[in-house]
Amino acid sequence: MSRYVVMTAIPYVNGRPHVGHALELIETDVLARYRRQRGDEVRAQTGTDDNALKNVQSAEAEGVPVESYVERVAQNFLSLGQALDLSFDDFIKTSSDPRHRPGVEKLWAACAARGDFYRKTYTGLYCTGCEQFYAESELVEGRCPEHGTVPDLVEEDNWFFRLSRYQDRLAEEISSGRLRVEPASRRREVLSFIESGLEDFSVSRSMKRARGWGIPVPGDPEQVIYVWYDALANYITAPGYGTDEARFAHWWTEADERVHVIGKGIIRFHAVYWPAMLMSAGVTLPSQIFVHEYLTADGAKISKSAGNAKDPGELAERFGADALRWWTLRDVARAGDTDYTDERLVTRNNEDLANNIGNLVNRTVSMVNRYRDGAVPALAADNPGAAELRRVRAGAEAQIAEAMDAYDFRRAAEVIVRVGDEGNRYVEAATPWVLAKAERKEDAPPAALDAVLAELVATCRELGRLLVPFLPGSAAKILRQCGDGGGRVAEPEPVFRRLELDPAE
RNA sequence: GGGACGGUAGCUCAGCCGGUCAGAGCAGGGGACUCAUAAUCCCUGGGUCGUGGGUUCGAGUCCCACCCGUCCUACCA
Repeated sequence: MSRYVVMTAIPYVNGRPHVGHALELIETDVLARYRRQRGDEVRAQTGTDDNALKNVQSAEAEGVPVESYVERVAQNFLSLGQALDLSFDDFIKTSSDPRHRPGVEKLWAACAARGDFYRKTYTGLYCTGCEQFYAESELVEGRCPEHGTVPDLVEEDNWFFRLSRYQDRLAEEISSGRLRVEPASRRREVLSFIESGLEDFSVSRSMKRARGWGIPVPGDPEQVIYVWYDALANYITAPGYGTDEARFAHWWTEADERVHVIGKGIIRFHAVYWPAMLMSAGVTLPSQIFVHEYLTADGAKISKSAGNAKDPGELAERFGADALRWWTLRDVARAGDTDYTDERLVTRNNEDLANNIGNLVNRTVSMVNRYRDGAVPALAADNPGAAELRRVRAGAEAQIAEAMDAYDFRRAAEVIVRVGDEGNRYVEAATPWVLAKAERKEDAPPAALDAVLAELVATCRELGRLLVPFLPGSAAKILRQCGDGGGRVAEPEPVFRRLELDPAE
């Protein structure tokens, strides 16, 4: 058994969540549930990044205090926990969680003690939306490539972090695999960025420009800690850095794996700045960073203005949490962005869940009820007709383990569908209804049908077990209906409903 | 400008270190069955594996160039 910690990035809460957020939450949740099922000691964490300047502006625009604005919008993210059937152990809000500020201050003090901070005047083009400086050349027609807004020309005296000191050590950590960046193409991308030369970066903003929102720099009330420095710290402040050292040791320093799940847009912060900050402060580094791609929706980049920012809460309500979970796991490619459409979700749900797995469970449970009054026969020691089914069933767990280790959720999900396929094929080949008729009309012995039914129940139970991390709600239903390993099945009831799109769409 | 990753059947995609690698699923066509959520099973694919070269006995699978897409990175007029 090992100790496993997995974390999402914390989204800044301005605006509503979209399917892209759901993707990251679901992937992380599946990793956590998977490890728990295997018996590991697991801690899964998410939260919200509240201290961005953007929140101040939005709050001002609405004429409400920042605190209450942030509390309100954060609810949209918090509520996804239930809507998507997530199993996070912790949710940290950087503005109001009492654990956060002391930890950030401690981290700051540790970097300062190392001599990694210095003051410098900086002039640059700053995009408030990104909370990031851009070089002239990075802009698209003078506008932020992410937000399409004109960045502000900013000149101020800030604290800088000596990132340049850590260039070699960072390259070593990543190329050696001690800090594993996945997929490999992302690791190469990070390494080439590091090798191109790292420059110190600014880790504070003037109190004035931050409108007083954020965490003041210890010993310098004129400056506020840069929101990225602040936000990244959540990964250690939540487990107790700066507030509960015993807990922190347990859930960070002494954990066997510390895994970040992030989107491709913030690799630099997580694979370069963050490990460097930790090295500076003398804190253990994360062990893995899994980078996912982005989702588009209806063929376009997700944005509020395009009107395609699908609300995952609404999707889950409309199609079911497990249908949405299944889509993000089964249909999202590892390389390249994937387009979300309702149609794709519905197709996946109907093909894999309703028609394949759901129907197999349904026909199995129905037959056990019809032919054996719900009593599950004993599994035959020898069943030549089920050789292939047994082979596929027995191999699934290892194949899934391999896929999960590579963060290949799609392949893992496919393995489960293959088990369902083989189960359905077995039903056709074994024709239990013919065996039942033979018992009735020809007084045939029950052993043949017993063996088939037992094989099918075993398959459905295995499907339920394999699905636990992916579709927790539905997996529980399958297991319950199949008798939970006991001697009887329940009444048949469709586990997955067939979905339809409104004709209007 | 440099680099990464994609470009494989109508659609979504598998194809590791070169030799059943020309595939799966969906869609389409035909058939079977009835236990089941009009579900399932079987049969059915005349695709220049982005383009052009090269290496090799043999290349989606390696090399070079180019085109298209996406993404990193870069203060050259």
